[in-house]
Amino acid sequence: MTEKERIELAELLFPNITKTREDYEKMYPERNLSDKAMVTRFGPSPTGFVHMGSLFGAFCDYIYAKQSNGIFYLRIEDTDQKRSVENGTEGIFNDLDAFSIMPNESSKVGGKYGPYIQSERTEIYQTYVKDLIKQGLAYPCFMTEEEINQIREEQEINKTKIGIYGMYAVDRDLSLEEIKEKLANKEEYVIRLKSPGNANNQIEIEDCIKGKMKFPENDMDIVLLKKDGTPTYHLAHVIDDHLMHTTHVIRGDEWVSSIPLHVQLFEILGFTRPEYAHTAPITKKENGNIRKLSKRKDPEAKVSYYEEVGIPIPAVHLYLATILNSNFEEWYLNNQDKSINDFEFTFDKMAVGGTLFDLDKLNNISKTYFSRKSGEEVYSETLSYTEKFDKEYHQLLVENKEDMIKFLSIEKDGPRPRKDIAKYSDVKEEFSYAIDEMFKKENYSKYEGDKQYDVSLMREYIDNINLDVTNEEWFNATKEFASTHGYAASPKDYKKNPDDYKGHVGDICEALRVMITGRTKSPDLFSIMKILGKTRINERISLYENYINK
RNA sequence: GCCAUGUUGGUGAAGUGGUUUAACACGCCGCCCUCUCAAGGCGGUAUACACGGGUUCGAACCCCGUACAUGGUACCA
Repeated sequence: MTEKERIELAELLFPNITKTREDYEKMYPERNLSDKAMVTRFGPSPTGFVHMGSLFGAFCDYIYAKQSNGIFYLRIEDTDQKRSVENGTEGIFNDLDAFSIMPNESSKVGGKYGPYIQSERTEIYQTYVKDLIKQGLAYPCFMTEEEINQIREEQEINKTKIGIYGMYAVDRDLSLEEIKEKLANKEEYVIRLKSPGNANNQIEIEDCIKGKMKFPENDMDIVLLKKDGTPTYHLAHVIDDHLMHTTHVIRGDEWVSSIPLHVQLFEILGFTRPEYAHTAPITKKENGNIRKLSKRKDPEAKVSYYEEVGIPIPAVHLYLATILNSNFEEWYLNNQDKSINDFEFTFDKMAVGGTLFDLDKLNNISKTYFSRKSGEEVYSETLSYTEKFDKEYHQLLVENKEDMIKFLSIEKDGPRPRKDIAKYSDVKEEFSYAIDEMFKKENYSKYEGDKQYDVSLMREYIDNINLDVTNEEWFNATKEFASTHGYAASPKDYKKNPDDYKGHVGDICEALRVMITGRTKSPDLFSIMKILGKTRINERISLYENYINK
């Protein structure tokens, strides 16, 4: 085709496109940022919520832009209407909000490089494609699905690469007349790239995370514009990231095989290419097989899962940071007073291979998170959890605020705070003895031992013990009580001569613990006793008496 | 099939040619710590660098093959 014919074809195909590339280049000038500032973007499809893996990517985008005083923007990639879900973007904003991942620019907060929704940018894509047609770098392709399938079968038999390229790209060299005829027949078409590449040539690119990678040059005539005039991801990526001046494209690993194509598109469009950073997938092991964490199969892929189960979002955030940079975890352990934002993340500390999603580790991180919170904080956070997910318990928490905070504050001060809560929902279970109303109902149902404790001995003990003393004084008094009643003052003495004693001081404590908490394990016993006071302790001893006499 | 990337103990990982008899964290087990747990301390988790060649005085680290895994091979992103 001559240049004149190509221009004619371009006008024929896109009569409504009147702007030129130059117009758009002017509309989206360079960003005025410092040299090292990174411009990153998160491009989710509006499918309702953000998958953990995508969230991980968004977190990356956000953190690197923030660290370099750059820009992080959100672009809704809704070029495939079939995938879109009604109100799908709302879910994305919500999930991002929960993790305090705030875009500097988006369809919500605006920005100079919009629209930030791809379906509103169709004209832009078509303008560039029109230009490509004029240059002979793109062409309409009228192949039907059946024809393409046939080619694939042939390629499978011949064990060659599958796709539309070289000799298989039959519509590549259609004459203007032929095209006009097909258009007149109302044949449907897509616009394909007329790839100038040769698969025998190698290209080498440097990925920020994966390092040097080698590929054969792209020679596929991939689809640029679909039948409905909408762009494919490839085209949209190249044009948007150019116009919006993205400096670092951080995206999932599933895109690495498209690198040669993208590199080629940047080249033929005359754009400078952003840096690429391909993140390793978050995976899950199932029946011995490793696969990507799946939206459909794995509940833990959804942000809402953590909210429902009661794992604090900041703990999940911390977990994401530990898989983001391998040295974050150690740093955080040694800098307890710092937050994620104080850590300098780098690409070279990012995993190259897949990362198995480890709920055990998340649990541990969550425990650490709770241990660093004060009783008041744990109380109020738990309150907002129960408000949504456990109304009944919520009411009890509200009514017993003062006590609850006291119980939640036990063994919180000092260098080694308790780590017994991993989820908000654990509070109900772990502190079942904290609220009288609950204790009366449940009381000893959870106690599984078959021992019966001496009620009158405990009554005598409570009568004689002073709760208004220090922990040490209390324990000394308890030891004294033990020895005057035939119990060893220390477990060691008892172990030496077990026949001389009825038991040891630990047995006294155990009896008391079971009677007042309904369990054999609890935080510091004396602290609990102090909060309850003698009256309530005696009530519970009576409760226990009734229980064993039943 | 083709293309690409990856493979360090139960798990996540450090490590980019000699200081590695391979860090650290999680899990599990044991011991210790003035009452139980949790936490903490100490120790353990028998042969952890996929396999086979090569380069080198020397390789987990470089090269080549094999196996396995993952991703792509769509008018999905």
